[in-house]
Amino acid sequence: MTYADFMNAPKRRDRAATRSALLDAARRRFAEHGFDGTGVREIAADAGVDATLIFRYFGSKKDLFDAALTAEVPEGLGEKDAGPVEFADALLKEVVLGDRAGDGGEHPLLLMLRSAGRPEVRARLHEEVCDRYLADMAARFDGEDAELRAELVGALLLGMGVMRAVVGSPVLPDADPEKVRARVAAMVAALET
Amino acid sequence: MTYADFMNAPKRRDRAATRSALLDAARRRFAEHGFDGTGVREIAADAGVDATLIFRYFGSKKDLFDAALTAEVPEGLGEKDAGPVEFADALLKEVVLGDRAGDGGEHPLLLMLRSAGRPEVRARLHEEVCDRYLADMAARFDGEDAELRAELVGALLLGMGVMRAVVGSPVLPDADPEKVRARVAAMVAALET
DNA sequence: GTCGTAAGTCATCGATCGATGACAAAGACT
DNA sequence: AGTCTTTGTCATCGATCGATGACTTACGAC
Repeated sequence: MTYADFMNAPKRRDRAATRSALLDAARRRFAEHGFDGTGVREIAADAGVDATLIFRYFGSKKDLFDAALTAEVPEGLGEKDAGPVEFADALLKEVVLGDRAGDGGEHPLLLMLRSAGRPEVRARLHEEVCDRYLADMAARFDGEDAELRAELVGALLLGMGVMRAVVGSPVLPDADPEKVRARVAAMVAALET
Repeated sequence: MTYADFMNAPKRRDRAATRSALLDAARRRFAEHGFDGTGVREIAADAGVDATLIFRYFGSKKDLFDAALTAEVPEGLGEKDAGPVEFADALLKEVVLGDRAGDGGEHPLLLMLRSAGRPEVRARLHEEVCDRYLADMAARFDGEDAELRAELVGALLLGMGVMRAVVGSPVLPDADPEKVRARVAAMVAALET
C-alpha cells in the first residue's frame, strides 16, 4: 500500500532510508490531519517500520514535526531588485501554484496551517511569514504604509493557499494559471500608490 | 478567575446559565487551542462546573464544538444590490475588523481555522465559505471569470483574518482601519475588468 | 413540610497516546 | 568464524482523553 511496502525485498537495514521514509510519511500525515490528529504509530505504519524508531532517530514526535517542516526550503525566490508585482508573482508560483509532489503535496507554510491549534506552530508561522516574506515584500514598496501594503499582498497569497489547502475550494486548482497570475498582478499593482 | 467564578454566590442551579457558561468557555478554549488541543475538563473548569454536564447538555465534545460554532450569525450583511467593492467592505468589517467581544474574540470562520486538522471542520469551512460567501460575491461580478475573481476577494479577506488570528501579525490590528478599507477597496476594484 | 424531578458531583472505565528499556537480528570489521 | 556495533522489534508503562452510570443535593410543585 505504501511506498515502503512494495519494497518488500529482504528489507535491507538502512538508517538513512528509514529516516527518510519516516520524514516523508510524517509530512503526508501532518499535512492531512495536523499534529494532534496524527499518531506516531500511523506515521511508522505508513513508513513500514516500527514506531520506536521515531524516538530513536528524532527524539520525540514534536522533533519529528519540526524536522518535517525544516525539510527543504527552495530559497532562491525572486530577484533582489524586482518590484512587488514580480515578487508576488514569484511567491504565487512557489506557495500557491507549486506542485510539490515530493512532500505531502503542500508548501510547508500551508502544512503548518493544519496544525494551527498548537501555539508553537503559530509562533513558527509568525516568524516565517513576517520575517521571511513580509519584510522582503515591504522593502519593495515605495511610499507610505509599505508594511500595510505588504501585509495585504501576503494576506492575498496566504488566503489563496488557505482556500486551496484548507477550505478546499475547487476554483483555484481548476482555473487557468495564467489568468490567475494576471488577476493577482492587477490586485498587487493597485497597491502601488 | 473566570466569569463564573466571581459569581460565587450560593451557586444557584440554573440549566440555561450553565449551558451558556459552557458554550462561552468552549468558544474561548476552542478559539485559542483548537478542537484537539482542548479537553472537556478544561472547558468545564473555565465554566466552573463539572465536565459531566458537557455530555448531559450537548451529548459529546464534538456536539459542543458544533454548538459553539453555530452560536450566532449576524446574517444581515451587505445590501442585496451592492457591488463587489461595497460587499467586500461589509465583509471586511464583519470578519476581519469586527471586535466580537462576546465570543472567543474571533469570527466563527477564523475560529474554525484553529481546528483545521479535523476533516469535518474543513468540510464545514468549505460549505460556509463557498456556499455562503463566495457564491454571493461571484453574483456581484459582471463579465467572465466571476468565480475566480470572487475567489481572489475571498482569499484576500480570509488571508487577512489568518494574518491576524493565526499568524499573529501586528500590522493589521495596529493600522488605521480607514486606510485598510481604502487599500482593500482598491484591490477589489482592480478586479472589475 | 414533603416529595419528585432536575441539576450537579464522584468514581471509574476503556481506549489511545507518547515514550522507555530490554531484547533479537543483521551487517561490518578483524 | 567470531565479535561488536547498529538497526529493527516487542512488551509495556504512565498519563490523559472522552464518555458512562450511580449517587447526592437543591429547587419547585403541591
